Amino acid sequence: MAALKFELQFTDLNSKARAGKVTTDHGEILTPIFMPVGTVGSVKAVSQKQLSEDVKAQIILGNTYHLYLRPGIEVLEKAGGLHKFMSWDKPILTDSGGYQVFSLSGTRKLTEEGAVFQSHIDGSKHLFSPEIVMDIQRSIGGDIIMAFDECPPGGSEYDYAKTSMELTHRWLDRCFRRFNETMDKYGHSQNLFPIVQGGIHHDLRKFSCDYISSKDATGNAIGGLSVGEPTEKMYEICALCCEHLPAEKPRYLMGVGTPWNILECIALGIDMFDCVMPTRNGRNAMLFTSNGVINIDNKKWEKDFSAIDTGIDCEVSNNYSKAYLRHLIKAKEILGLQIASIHNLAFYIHIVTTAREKIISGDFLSWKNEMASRWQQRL
RNA sequence: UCCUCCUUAGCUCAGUUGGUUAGAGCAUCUGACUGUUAAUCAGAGGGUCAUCCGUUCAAGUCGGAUAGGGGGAG
Repeated sequence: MAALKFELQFTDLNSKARAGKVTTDHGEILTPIFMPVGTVGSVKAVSQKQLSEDVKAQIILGNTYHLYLRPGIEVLEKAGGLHKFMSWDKPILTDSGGYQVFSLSGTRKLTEEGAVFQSHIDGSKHLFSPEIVMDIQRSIGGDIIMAFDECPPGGSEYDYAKTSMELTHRWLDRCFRRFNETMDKYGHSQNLFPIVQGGIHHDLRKFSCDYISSKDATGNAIGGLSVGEPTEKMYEICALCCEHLPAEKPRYLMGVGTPWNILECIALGIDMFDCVMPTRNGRNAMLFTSNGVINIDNKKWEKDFSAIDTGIDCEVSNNYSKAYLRHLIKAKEILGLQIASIHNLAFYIHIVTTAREKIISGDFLSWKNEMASRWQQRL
């Protein structure tokens, strides 16, 4: 049982991109990495076996808010933690529910103590405080757990972003205190990642980076991006954060993004990503492929019996045809959602693993530029 | 051969006692989706109301003929 370790293996000479290795008690993660989102203990439409064998996922996410409401902490503890509950023996990262407090803002009430919100399932009222969220994440048992933060909307004014950031910092202190007072529950080490906030304001972000860094956590996250601000702003803030966060710790950019967002942010020094886009958009008939974005719903694929994507190493993408997948999606067959989700996730993983190879071989930037021209429209 | 019913968007159908620019679902196409309350949501295009002739200020709605189709009787 050992705390998470990060080994910085290669640094690109022409950009800030890095290749590294994260070691957890559930195995290694080679970075840069994309982490499929499995909110309620399930990457929607994709089985654990498919995640391992087809998608080649190295780590997945769970969500504190959702798992706390259902199935509930009692079940998860009795199961021996989320890994055992869902039969996934690779690393898991749990998000704290901070984002849900933001996105479900219709029914929340923020105080110094925490956030009172209503369950979207039965309307019941609950309090999330930093201490409660740490306790819940201890019970879920993720290898990496996230601080409880407030995620303000993208265009937030300076004053609101500042107030919100300061609250997040005070909550962070409480998160670490509780985290350090409590023990791992299932025989493997858990690691608390703090989250940088500060909106799109440079001085706030810099301040937040310094504050977060002072916690000397095993890894650091950047939150509050891709929440409505212009994409160029996101890159700008991401670059600034990368400069001010320690180089010897993994950097996790939360919730980002499109394949192109990911390549750009890898170039800025990000190591870890998660996003709902490959699975959600896949279920909505949007496929990310080596040749660009396609809407598999379109009639033009009706008789296209070529493979979904031969440009990536995924049996599902290589074997099933566009015409077949279109048919399944049109017919609302569950298998269609599975294939689309698996393909999109495999594509995302392909992007980050290829990025890693190119960083190591020294042609990351030229490969990235080639991708840009290949995709034409930047995905 | 006769009787009867039907014909409105690509498909299946609504269209009040004749009265503004004839609607819906599906299909087609487009857009959205970034730490999942989303197999979701938003929008667009598409009709000589089978054809022709009448009645009427006004016809998808009423009358007649023709064509195609369903059912029945011989």
